[in-house]
Amino acid sequence: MSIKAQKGTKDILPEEITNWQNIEKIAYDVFSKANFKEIRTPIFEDTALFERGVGDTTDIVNKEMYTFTRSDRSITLRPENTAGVVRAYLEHSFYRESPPIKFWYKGPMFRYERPQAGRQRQFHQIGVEMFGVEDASADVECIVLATEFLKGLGLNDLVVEINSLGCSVCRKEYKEQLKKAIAPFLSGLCEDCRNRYEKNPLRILDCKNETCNKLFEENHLKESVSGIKLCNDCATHYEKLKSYLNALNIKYVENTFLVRGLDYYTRTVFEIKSNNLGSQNAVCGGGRYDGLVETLGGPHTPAVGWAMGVERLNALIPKLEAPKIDYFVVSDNQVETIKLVDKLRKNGFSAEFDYTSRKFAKQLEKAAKIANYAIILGEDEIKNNYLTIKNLSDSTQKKQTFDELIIKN
RNA sequence: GCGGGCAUCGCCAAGCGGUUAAGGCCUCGGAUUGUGGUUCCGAUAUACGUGGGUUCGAAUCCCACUGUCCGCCCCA
Repeated sequence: MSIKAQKGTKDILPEEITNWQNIEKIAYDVFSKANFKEIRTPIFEDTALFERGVGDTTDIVNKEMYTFTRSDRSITLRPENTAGVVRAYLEHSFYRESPPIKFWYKGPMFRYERPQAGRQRQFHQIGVEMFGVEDASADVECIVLATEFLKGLGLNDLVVEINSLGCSVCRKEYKEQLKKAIAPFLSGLCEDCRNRYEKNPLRILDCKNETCNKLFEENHLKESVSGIKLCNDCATHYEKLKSYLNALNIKYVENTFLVRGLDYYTRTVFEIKSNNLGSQNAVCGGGRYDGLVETLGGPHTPAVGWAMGVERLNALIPKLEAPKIDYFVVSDNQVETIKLVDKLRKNGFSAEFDYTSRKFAKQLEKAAKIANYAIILGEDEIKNNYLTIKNLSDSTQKKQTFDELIIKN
């Protein structure tokens, strides 16, 4: 074997597929109840979609995209799916329909990064996007969807963190105040933070550098930042969000340091974290992006959404056993065997047999591993037209005709 | 882009300069010629990541490369 899976990519093998199917089924169930519809968009898009949509100051666009050229077109493997869903929303004129428009999606995403725990170059996300609702009830709907989904997966002890970044109107103000608050000790911050100071000061709040964090604490940055005022509309929106969350008994932590890395977020941002994932601990990230639809050429349309990393979710979920098949036919008569297996399958059962007619002991051994019942079809059974059904978990046996078998089950 | 760990059969894994390179699991066969999950035998004729170097001799030491894992960064 000389050709191997590419760095940062993984085969999802049959032994682990049960977990994936389970996650996808629960997603479908939870999202359907809230009337979210699944949408599937292409895996590659015009590079410009991500440059304009995700933002050309982001790391994702600057250094992590798989971009190539075909027939003079610059194509990029999607690094996330919000931009693609917005593109589809516009392309199919969903803005002409009565809001809200609610989508969910699942699928692979691609980012050129150094792989490590919880980070691959091809990874999978499940996400939701909701268009057309300005009220914080939409934000809460999305957050509830996330917590319900996680609950469905048996994950109850995750922490929801929220923050508001303000709208485009008050964001400038916010940035200026933030810069003022940071200015006195700017020289003590790390190189990245000093670069961010002009380009994107919001991200300084998100810095994980120890010395930076110490400086933040010593200078009480957290207090001074949380004192920065959002404009009236944004403040009201944020208060509403919190009151809705309280009304639904959703526990959350306000984190004024929470800033998402993508440029399109406005007002609400949130993250759901786990303590059991190493350093890539965010399981879910999302927020409101009221300006994105317009940025991509559509009418002003408020929107909210989030995405979860399926591999990260899966790392928190115990491994599920693949379900066993119903019947394994044990016989030394291949013609009768394939006829019986065919009949079983046509009646809705899963059935398998031994393709080599080995001795019964070996066939049974195989049967016990993969099936709930063995059907023994030997000379006597064939001559007298009955089947011996063996329950492989308790070793009980009984004789039945085929008709009795399919009726009883 | 920057750091650190690790690379022995399909999987796990001993070995630490001289071995026919242990063992376990899985798979296959037999004990048990129509009955498994326990036990006991046996088999599996291309395993020391790749390329250099040191040495009489290297899976074992050195260098480079590649891969992988972990951390920084970023993000889901």
